[in-house]
Amino acid sequence: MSKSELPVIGQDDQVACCSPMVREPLGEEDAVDLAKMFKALSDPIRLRLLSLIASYEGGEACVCDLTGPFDVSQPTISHHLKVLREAGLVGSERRGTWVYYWVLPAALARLSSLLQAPAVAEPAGAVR
Amino acid sequence: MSKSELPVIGQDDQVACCSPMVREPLGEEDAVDLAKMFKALSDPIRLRLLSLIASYEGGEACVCDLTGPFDVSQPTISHHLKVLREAGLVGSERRGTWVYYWVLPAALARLSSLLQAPAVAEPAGAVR
DNA sequence: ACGCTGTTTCGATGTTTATCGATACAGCCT
DNA sequence: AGGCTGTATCGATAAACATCGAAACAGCGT
Repeated sequence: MSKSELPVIGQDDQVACCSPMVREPLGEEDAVDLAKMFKALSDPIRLRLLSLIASYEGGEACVCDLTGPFDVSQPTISHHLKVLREAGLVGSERRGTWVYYWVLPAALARLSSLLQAPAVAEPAGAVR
Repeated sequence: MSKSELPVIGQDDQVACCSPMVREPLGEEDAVDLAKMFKALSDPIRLRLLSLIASYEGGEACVCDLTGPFDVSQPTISHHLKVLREAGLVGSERRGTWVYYWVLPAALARLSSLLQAPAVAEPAGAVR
């Protein structure tokens, strides 16, 4: 199956695209788009998967590394990885026998900046 | 006695409590806890509610301000506000006839710092 | 006390989600 | 080719969720 045909949202690489949502009301479409990403993060297993992938050496992990730490079946892990991928939070690629996943930092950065609270002071030197 | 001044902690980078999840694997309980907050953010209406509340003058809004902009019934808005409150993302207080809601910045800051990605695009020769 | 307005709770309903076992697909061996 | 391992999809099921109208609750007027 071709992995390139999957609907992927939030791929834009404009990291600093989103000012904090606390500054001005979120548009309706933006909200729908962002909610999909947060929904992908709304499961403990998916959160741990994401964290585990990012923490792996090289920033990527194969599925075989990811099924062990959890008490759910392999199809369930595969399902969660698919959710993360379709939300645009991770990328994946088959390399021979194994399929590797890695985190897409721009997506995380987008959400992170969106959630930045009304600041006491200007965060000087936001990571770019 | 009014809680008009909210405690604002560690807005800019590196909040003491949570290092980015991409650094080290998330613990199981942390993941469960965080997933609840992200689940509260996983609905477009709740995202817009949160943004709307924070954007209001004084950083708070009464329910009567929040029902208009949406196409759902008032009980539904009330339900969503309850979800946000139980997730620890907003606070609320009845003042006479009206009930006011405000954002809890520390909660947003926690999520924001958690999602902070490592350097987005690595400069040439970065460790990889 | 009474009615009026703002807000929450309750019950019901249709949809989405997490999970599993079984099965299909993909690439490596011998 | 045939068998083996790793990964994804399928079909089913139970739990969780969003939404509504109706009803209950809370203050404020008169």
